[in-house]
Amino acid sequence: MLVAGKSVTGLKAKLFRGFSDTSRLSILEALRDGPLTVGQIVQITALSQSNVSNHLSCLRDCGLVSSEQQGRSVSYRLSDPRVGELLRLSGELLTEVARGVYECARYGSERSEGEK
Amino acid sequence: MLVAGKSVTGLKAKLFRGFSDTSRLSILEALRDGPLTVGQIVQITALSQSNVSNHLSCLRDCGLVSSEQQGRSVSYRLSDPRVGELLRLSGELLTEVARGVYECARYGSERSEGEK
DNA sequence: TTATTATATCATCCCATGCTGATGTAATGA
DNA sequence: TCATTACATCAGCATGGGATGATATAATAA
Repeated sequence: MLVAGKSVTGLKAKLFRGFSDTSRLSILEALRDGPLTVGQIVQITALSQSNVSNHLSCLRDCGLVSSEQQGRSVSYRLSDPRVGELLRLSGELLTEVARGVYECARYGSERSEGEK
Repeated sequence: MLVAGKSVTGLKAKLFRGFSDTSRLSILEALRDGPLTVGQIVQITALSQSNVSNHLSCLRDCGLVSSEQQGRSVSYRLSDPRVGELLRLSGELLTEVARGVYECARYGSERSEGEK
């Protein structure tokens, strides 16, 4: 099945790719508790400013978060409650398959510095 | 928070990475309707045999699918109903944010040949 | 206006990982 | 046993995309 020349499967894979990076996931998890400015996200995740900003623009473009200017700052929030739902559900699943994921060698090292 | 030296966020990112590739996602979607042999998956997805086999071993190692020998064939199935839940929920979310995902330039081209 | 704060963008590097083709191995049939 | 079918594994290649540092832009303060 195609949508505007892109397969639905391809779009869904893209959607999941938003969640599949440690840095982006840290950002999304941080936003579960409510909106945050870029500066707050930088503090919480301990990622560099440009890195956070790049990931945020990615997440915004993909529709997972939305942004709003507030004074000099820009506030980000999850764009849909189902984003939080996916995070929660994956957390549940993780408790079942954690050992497998841990032992899975195909996907290797952590490149993020957010949570060592 | 760490588990055996790995961050929970890192494990969760790994889990999502299982869903974040077009080929693996095609395989998982195919398995939603019930168990399939490797050969059947090759037919349905139109991926190469070695490619399917590699992705399946990845998905099995990560705990997303389980396998069972049946004669000369090996039957694969989703290991947990929540895997299907994640697929369903992401499908819902996709209908909301499809345009954004489509326009998101950061994640580019389709490399998979499974569904052109 | 000029300075400062807050965020965005861009070029560049480089490594993880997906794909292919060849080969290995297990299960059944002749 | 030998052949065939079904699947797994491995080496090698190519590239998507994540990190960094420098620079640009927007918003407020002085």
